[in-house]
Amino acid sequence: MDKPVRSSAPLPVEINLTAAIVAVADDAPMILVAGESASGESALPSGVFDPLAHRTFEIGLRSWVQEQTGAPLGYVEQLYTFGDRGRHAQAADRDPHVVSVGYLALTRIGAGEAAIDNARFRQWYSFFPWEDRRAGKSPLIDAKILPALTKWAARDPDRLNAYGLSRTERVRMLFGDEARFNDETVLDRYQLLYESGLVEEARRDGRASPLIDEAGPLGEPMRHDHRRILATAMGRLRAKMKYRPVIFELMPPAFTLTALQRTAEAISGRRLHKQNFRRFVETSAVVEPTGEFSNRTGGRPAAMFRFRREVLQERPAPGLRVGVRG
Amino acid sequence: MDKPVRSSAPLPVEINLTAAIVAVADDAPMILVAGESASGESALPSGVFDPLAHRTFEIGLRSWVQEQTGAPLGYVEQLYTFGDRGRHAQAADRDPHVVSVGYLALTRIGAGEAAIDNARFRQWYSFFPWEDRRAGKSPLIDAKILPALTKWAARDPDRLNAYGLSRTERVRMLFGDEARFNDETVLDRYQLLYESGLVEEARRDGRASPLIDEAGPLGEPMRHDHRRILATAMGRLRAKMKYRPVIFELMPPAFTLTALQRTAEAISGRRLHKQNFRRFVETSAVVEPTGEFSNRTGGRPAAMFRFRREVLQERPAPGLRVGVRG
DNA sequence: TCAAAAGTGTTATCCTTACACCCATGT
DNA sequence: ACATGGGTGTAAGGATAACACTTTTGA
Repeated sequence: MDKPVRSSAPLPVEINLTAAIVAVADDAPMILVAGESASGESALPSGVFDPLAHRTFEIGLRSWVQEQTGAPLGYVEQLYTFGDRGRHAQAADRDPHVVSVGYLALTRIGAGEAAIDNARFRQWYSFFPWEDRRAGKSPLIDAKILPALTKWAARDPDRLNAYGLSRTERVRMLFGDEARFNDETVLDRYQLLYESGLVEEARRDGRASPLIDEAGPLGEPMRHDHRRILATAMGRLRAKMKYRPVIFELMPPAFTLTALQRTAEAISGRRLHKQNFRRFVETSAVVEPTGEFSNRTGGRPAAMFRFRREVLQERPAPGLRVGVRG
Repeated sequence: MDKPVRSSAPLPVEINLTAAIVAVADDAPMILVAGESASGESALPSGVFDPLAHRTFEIGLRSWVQEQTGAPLGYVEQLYTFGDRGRHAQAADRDPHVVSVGYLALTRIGAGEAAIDNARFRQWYSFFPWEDRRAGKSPLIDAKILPALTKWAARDPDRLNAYGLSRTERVRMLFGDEARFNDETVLDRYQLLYESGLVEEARRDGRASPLIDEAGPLGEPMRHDHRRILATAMGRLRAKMKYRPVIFELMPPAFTLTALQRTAEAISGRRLHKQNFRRFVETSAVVEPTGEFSNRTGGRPAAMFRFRREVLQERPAPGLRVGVRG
């Protein structure tokens, strides 16, 4: 059984590495996008993996990202491998099959570095406006998304998905009331909008709903399935942040606690409770004071902190529990 | 940047799907292994992905697993894609590059079905004896693993890994005291043993340590990097079980609470606290009584329960919190 | 009647959440 | 002096962990 099922010559398969490269600037999570294409759509940086040149995916990824965009990658994590036929719909039949390995990478933007070489950083909420709930539920949800999804659900109320959930239930779980909003299910929300034909990408794949014209565009589309990869990256980062200290890959070496909180809020898309956030940070000992103070914050000078690397060996899951509303 | 970096013809890359197919029988987690090879090593079922025949990886996987082993797959989840050169070390240079997509799949074993067609189920702790702490810390750890790892750490005590941890710290975190044992870091423990040259697979790759002969074999080796894939699967399942009701994919339609607890213990490798387990199951409403009773348990007849699918739409993270020691 | 496993009641402790107030600086 | 953001103390409530005991069957 370890023998290949087909014993013929190697199939014409091409491995494509696609990276969601995230940074945070001015309380906004940013994503590196390649220069816009002729169609006007943004794309994530991506390149073909050459096994002759690079020993592993990660080495290959770091190498061409560095080469092409000049962005120095810190933390890198594999997300998911997409192998659907028709991923590059227009070329599905005559061209080699493309398999895409998605990666999440974290980096820091220095001052004024928003554009580097062929790529530039864009706010990720441009592509997912409904994911930003820092100022409460996005008006887009009540004005456009819920009416359209409600109609869509009503068209086939008894159909169940693989988990036995009806359309109505899924809509309520994913876009319903504010209290039980789960910041990690970014991909599920995007998939629901795709399945119901409400995002541009669905139109391209011949799945558009008449509702898409009523509702108007929901976030900026991206080329190929890059918005799906970005959704995966957002969800993974939101989840990971809670049990691993990855957020410090996005912070400068020294920072104020408020800056740390704003970054956590930017990523999770929710407001956090100041005192509880501070208490958590303090008791979990993930940071330590540098002894310096910043007086560029507008009010009382804020103490500067740095990440305590020692927590890695002390605590099993040193993350920022982001469970407390502001 | 969305253009391929190399514009040449498709590279000779082959996509291999490898599945860790898990079931539970008699309180033992089982893994489906393909018939042993000439070398005597077990292997996970694996096959080449044919994009012409199957639209997605998952469809391809389900199809050939069903065809070759007859095992009906329930839950299926992608784990990780391995692209290291030298994965199939003996063939690295002349043969096509192989990229392996690992999958976790859950299934049920009926009575007496331990062997099906070309494959049979083996206890996963045969390959990872140190992961079974249901009867306390495995004696293997104190007798063999810790002495060998301590020597290994002493050889280069100042070397830090990518997270800034020293060898000594990693040994203590991963194999140290019982209290802070983290059941999810199966892969980290395996990688540490691999890196220190204490598992057979390292010898194959030319990384064996002289210590491997002192310590003797640590768990059964597997072909290629299949033990790494199995370690990934075990860790993922142990983690997932806590926030998604995947365990019911391994249970018969009706079961006693003790059987459920034994299954959770088998997977997590730890003993759980009876009353708290029951209270949690009860308050979380993941199960409901069928009204039947089993009197084949040896003592007082036990009430039978079934999974309540409704929790999927009620609770955001309906899993079995497995945090309570017995 | 005894072994074996099912099943329940109660309490101490810690963590989470929420409240409101004081402090130090620049303008 | 006042606006602005930094920084803290304390109490209520709920979840968690730990305790030991009763119940019902088969042998």
